[in-house]
Amino acid sequence: MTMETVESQQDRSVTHSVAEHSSAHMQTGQMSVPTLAQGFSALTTVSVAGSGTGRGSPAVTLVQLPSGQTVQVQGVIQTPHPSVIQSPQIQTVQVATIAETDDSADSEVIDSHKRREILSRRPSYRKILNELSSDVPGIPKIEEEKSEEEGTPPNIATMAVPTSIYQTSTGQYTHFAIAQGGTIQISNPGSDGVQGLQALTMTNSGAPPPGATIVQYAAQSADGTQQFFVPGSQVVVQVHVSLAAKKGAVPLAAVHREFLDCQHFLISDAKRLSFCPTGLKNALCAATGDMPTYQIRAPTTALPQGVVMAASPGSLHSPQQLAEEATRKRELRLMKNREAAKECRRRKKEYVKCLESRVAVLEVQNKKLIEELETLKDICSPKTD
DNA sequence: TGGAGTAGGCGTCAGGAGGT
DNA sequence: ACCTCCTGACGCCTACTCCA
Repeated sequence: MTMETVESQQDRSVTHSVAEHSSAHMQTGQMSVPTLAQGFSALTTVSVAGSGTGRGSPAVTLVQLPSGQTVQVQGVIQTPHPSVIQSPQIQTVQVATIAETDDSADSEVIDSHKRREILSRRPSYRKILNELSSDVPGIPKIEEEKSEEEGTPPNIATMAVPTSIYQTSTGQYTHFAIAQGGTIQISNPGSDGVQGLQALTMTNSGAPPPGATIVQYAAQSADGTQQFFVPGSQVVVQVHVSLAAKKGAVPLAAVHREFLDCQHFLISDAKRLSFCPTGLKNALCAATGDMPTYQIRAPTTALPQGVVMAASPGSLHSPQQLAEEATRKRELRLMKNREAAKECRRRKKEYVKCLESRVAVLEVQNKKLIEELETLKDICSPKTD
């Protein structure tokens, strides 16, 4: 018995779609995604008319055989499986990819800029995958970012871990953890974990005056209380520092500088951290819980203990201050973008994995359908012996 | 063993999408 | 209009493999 090709609108669309989608992600030349095209390559013509309209068509399909007979086919797939490519946004990409993968001269015409424009309109991987997930129960959703409110425990006692790692201006990495009772532990992991450990006991100073920008440190092992004014802050923070002065410990002044810088970061990124006016603890908890790695830079100007930084964004006058603020903003943006890029790559990998598993499933279904068709043809074709 | 090729990850930039 | 997020593109780096 000779093999015949099935030309099904549905199947062809699936075949193309998967292939195109694969090629769309093959642009980096790193992924090898099999296509369904292979599954149909050895077949010839049988008209198949879905009794529905393609998408969401019923499982029963009318198959017209070359002999003119029409048979009803009960598909193996009982429920319509949405293709990964059904999203209209993705189809936009597919069109572009068709032109790109075709050998026609048109593919040469599409310049990189245009292609980039088209590709850049793709929705986020999270969106695509979540659309998939809502249709196909087997596909796990990419977790949405926790809302800051959710991720912020109301009580400091619950936020002993995890530890955040900050990079100091000298390249050292510093663990920054909030322990029970509001103790902030700063330690240098480069050492044995004991050296350099410092504890900062933080207390909430209550309702701050509107627009207040005071960060106060009380160093138990140092003389007196230090006050720092942090630009843009909306909270008043009192931090009591009990320095576990051990060999190799970070100098207290350095801790102050870095911690102050951390505060500034938290404050300047208030939206992400949901920095609440009276809840620095919560904000810090959000920071230590959500944010993996951040770079802390020592202030460009020396910050002697006890000095008062009375600066706010609105009162930056000197070009140097403006430049520093611009530099700080830029570094913050780069830092965020760095994290975003990491996250994006992670999602992309997850998305590609999802596509690959989808292809595997579709290949199995394709195989079953072909077998089913063969069986039906055997049944319908007149016996020649 | 050293150079070439390849794969994968990272940081950055640019620009679109979407929210305010 | 402005801001933030997301992601493609690009360049760079590192690890690994292959081959002369």
